[in-house]
Amino acid sequence: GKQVNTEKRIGSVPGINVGDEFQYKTELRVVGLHSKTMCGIDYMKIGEVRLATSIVASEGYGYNDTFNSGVMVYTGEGGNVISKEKKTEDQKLVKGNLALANSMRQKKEVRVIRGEERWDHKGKRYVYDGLYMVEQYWEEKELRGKTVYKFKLCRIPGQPPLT
Amino acid sequence: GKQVNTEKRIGSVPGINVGDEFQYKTELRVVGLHSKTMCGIDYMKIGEVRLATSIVASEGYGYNDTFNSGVMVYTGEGGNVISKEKKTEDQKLVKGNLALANSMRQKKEVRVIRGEERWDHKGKRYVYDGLYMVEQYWEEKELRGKTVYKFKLCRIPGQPPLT
DNA sequence: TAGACGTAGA
DNA sequence: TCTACGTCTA
Repeated sequence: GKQVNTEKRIGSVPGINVGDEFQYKTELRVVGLHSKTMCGIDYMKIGEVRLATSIVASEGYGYNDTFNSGVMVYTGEGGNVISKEKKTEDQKLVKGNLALANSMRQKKEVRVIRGEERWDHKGKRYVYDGLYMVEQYWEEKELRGKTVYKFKLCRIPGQPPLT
Repeated sequence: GKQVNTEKRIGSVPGINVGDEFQYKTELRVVGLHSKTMCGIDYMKIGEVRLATSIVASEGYGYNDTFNSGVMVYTGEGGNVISKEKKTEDQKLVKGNLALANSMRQKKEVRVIRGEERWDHKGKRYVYDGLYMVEQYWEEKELRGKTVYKFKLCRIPGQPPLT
């Protein structure tokens, strides 16, 4: 469709460095970091298996993701977790959640982008945080007993530190 | 907030020419053509009166706008006209609708951007169509008897033709 | 056709 | 907090 510079891929994107900053989710798509405009988990199909390519962890949506010295715990998608109007449901191990699980099993790296709220609370800035490995995932009961998936990702050593 | 190149203004935007094309609604904001990411009518407050700065007429939302040789009829905003979930209501002469009415009274020009669906139906392209004058507006009863505002805008002569 | 970690402004 | 002519993928 649109003029996208790069093909969807797993791993680093040529020309994109750790710490690179973007203003809009759509910019992430144009440069090849993350092709989903509203979803947090992007993935591709290789053969018959879906593998994650990138995740965007955005502040301000109540996902309760955690970040500590290269270790992040990322909440899965689905179940209307952040919807204000729809009923919360169990998350399922499909689509992006399944892709992250597959990336763990096949030991494939995942690009991580952090969407930080601006100081003036006007919009976000998206920063490329580098490559992570999915080390573990599990189910949690939250939000009135509904199932939520959690994914533990660890930053691959040897990458430039974030300033 | 974000790095926007230009101040909000009425009339032409320096450096932007008729026929210039953009890929995303957010690009319109960055170059100073239209600052609303989802709304069709943008406006500014001069003293105590709101005046329209620009409108975006996008295909594919069922607004039934018309375009004929420099004359367009643009549908007002509000009333959940294009919502799939919410009930239709009467549109009111407030916000963008009021701004367009004020622009008519004060004979202020309005920038027009056309959002055209792409050939492959993947996204839109936004084309700057030039300056128009609001010549007339009226109410119509549509959608189960609900009030909708219609604005007749005429393209100011002497501008480059659209190719 | 609907879902999804979107954006800005009132 | 809510509305609003968003935007992509499945």
